[in-house]
Amino acid sequence: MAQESAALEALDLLRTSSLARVVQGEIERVILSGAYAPGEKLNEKTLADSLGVSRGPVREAFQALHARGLVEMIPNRGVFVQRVTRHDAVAIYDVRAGVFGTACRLLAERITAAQSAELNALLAQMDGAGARRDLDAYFPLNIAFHTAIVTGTGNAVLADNYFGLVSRLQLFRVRGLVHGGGFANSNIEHRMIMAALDARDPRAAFEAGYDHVQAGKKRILSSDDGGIAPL
Amino acid sequence: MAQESAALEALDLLRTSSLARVVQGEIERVILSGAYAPGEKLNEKTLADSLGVSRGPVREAFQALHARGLVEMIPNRGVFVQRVTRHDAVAIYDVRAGVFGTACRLLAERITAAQSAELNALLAQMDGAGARRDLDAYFPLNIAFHTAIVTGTGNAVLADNYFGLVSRLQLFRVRGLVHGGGFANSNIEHRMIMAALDARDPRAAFEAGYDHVQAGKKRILSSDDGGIAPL
DNA sequence: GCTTTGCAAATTGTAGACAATACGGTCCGT
DNA sequence: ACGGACCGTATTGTCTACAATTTGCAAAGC
Repeated sequence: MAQESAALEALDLLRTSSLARVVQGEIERVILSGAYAPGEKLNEKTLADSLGVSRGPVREAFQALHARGLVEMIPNRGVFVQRVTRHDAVAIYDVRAGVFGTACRLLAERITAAQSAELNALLAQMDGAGARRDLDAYFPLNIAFHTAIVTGTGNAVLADNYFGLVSRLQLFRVRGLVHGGGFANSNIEHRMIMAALDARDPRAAFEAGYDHVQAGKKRILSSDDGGIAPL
Repeated sequence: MAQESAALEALDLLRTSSLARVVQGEIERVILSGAYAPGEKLNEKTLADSLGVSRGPVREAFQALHARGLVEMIPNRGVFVQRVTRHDAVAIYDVRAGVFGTACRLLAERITAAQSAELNALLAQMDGAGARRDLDAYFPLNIAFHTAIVTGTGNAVLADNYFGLVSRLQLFRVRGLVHGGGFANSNIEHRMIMAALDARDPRAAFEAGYDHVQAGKKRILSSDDGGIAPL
């Protein structure tokens, strides 16, 4: 399978190519990188020129980005990076909590030994990073843990849904880092999820996953003007 | 509020106008009406001509529809009405269950007396329609009940998410009607949701909403080759 | 007889041009 | 001096034209 991945990836790249799609990915990347301020206008011609393409593909990309909730479109005015207010962020977090909880629930019903081992390994690494107060190591592990759960369900619809919500939350990026305090609590919650998964207890898994995201929401919102990472 | 609705609607129409948006709505309507077979190809020029516009707006509409999961796009080949297999339908239903359950949970935390009264009125009407075996009366009431719950949360992100999933499920439209048997059970489940909402019990509300959709999934999938309505 | 190869028609992808709308500054009137 | 109308510019919305790719069919080869 690992051998195929390179060829499959190349095939996939060709299969999904078409300038508009590439342009969409690029614009999305730039937006999520935070290069544009929330509410900032995206000029069609400027973007098209900077990407070396014409306005057509850019406009098509805009439509897709709008459907994904990353930009706002106002007729005859243009498109703007979506503003995600505190209120919006709460709404997105609530949905994300439900979707992630559902992922935990579904995974609890079908988790394999290999998946359990993978998740437990991530937990151990996070414990290590947490003990060292190594934020830079913790973040990717945290994301990997969530990703492994969501993709582990084998439900592509759920995964797309979840990642879309996460993307939108990245627009609620604000000055100020998450307080180190959330660290320990976050991993305690991870272990609660893990326990429910290993126990194959769907209801407990949902509750643990739901509560974990809700706790993350509170951690972000409780910091003065929002935080940067959804622990 | 009812007085404003006309004016707001007109404003909204102007605000969201722009040919591409109208075209998108029209194509979406046609697709969901079942005029095209699953997997059928949508020809750009044909559609553009039939709508009296050029290919540009049609292509933009395609991108938006693709992001919503209603069509499949293959580079240099064209766009096709999304095929929703039995397997896909299961995946969508599982996510919908989680989202709807979350809506119930959120609503349980903040339901007002007026909302409760509205939902109870719908339940009573559904009882009546069920007793009369009046499917044509039951369906819209059933949809209204679900819609009232989802929009009642006041969470627009959740509502969009939910309706998007419902739209995609409409592509899993197949020959064969739902057996009348599901009728009574469906409304029993509705009353379980209602009880949890009125009790302001978030966890019970989630379970009731989640189980209701899962039961609907089973009702559809258990019929020979799928059904038509998510009771 | 079946597969394969090459050409022609159709369709998609992209670019460029034109029309319509919105924005910014200036001029005029009060 | 301040507010409002007018006009030039910039930007968006749409259409048309051209290039690239695919598809269907026919003819040649095995």
